[in-house]
Amino acid sequence: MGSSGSYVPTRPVDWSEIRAQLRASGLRWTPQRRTLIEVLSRTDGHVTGAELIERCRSVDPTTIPSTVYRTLDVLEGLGLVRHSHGANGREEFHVLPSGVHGHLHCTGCGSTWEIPADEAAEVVESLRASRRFAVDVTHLSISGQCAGCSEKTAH
Amino acid sequence: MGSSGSYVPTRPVDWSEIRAQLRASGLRWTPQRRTLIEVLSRTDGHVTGAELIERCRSVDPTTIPSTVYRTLDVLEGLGLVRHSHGANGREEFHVLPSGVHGHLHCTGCGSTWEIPADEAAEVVESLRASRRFAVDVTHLSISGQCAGCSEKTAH
DNA sequence: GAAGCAGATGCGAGACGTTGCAATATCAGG
DNA sequence: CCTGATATTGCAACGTCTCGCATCTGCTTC
Repeated sequence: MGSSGSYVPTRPVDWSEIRAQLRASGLRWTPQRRTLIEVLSRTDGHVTGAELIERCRSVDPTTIPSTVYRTLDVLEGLGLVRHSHGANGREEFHVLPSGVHGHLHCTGCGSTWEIPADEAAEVVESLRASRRFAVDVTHLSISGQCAGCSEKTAH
Repeated sequence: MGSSGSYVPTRPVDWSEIRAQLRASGLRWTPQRRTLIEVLSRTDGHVTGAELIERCRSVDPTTIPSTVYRTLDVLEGLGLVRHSHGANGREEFHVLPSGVHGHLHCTGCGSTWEIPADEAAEVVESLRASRRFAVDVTHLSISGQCAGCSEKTAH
């Protein structure tokens, strides 16, 4: 697994821009943050905190969990990642959200799908109308059964 | 805040019936389960696992966490309780659901509201139509800002 | 390039949950 | 009422995540 040395960043991330974003908020560019951002840049979809820590450790074995979680918080403040809680309550991070979206978790097969903002619009509108409640779609996490699983259950 | 509002002093719970339900599944009636059920019968609204443990301990100081969680699982299987995950990912249990409902969490003030099934119907229908996804309303937990908090934020 | 300020890190402790395993107690049967 | 089968418990270790605090270091200034 751990072939250290060369890997191909699949996503073009402008390091210096992130660094600039940090500075603009009076925040600092540290080796630990660089490590996490490098890991994130190679990550797609959803990752748990534990996975992120493990990946960081394979880049820098001295990685400390609390630092990762704190950096993740900072990065979330900059909009680089987003987190929500899976069906089991564990944190799930989502990298560089290309669009605002929520998640759907199937309790049957464990799969996860993204719900784009426009599809969630009905939900948002519904609650805004009835409760004047502003739904945070990025944290939206709905559990249930997907088409395949609910068919099996029905029988 | 306090939206978890209503506290029902006593709810008519038929102990012997629960015992019978357990036995019908080959499960056993133990002092520990009796303690937890007694606590639950005095509880209304949402409770965290930790709170439940604390309350059990005030009835029986020898209460062990893992036993409580395991019993809660069993009870959930019987439909006596239901759990979901709050905005922070912590478990929240609700007792003898008088009606199927989900939850709304305000990230601003921390309040929680219940969303009755009929109000959640739109959401459920929307996802059933677009994805053939069967939403589990009892696990539905939506975060965002309540009317009061979003007004403050708007400024 | 040295100094100082404030943000970050490292580390330990702690809260919440989960799991494996050996010992125990509930319940059915004789 | 005694006995056996097995559901449960107690315990301890572990995993995920948060927090406080002393120390350190990135960044700005002079």
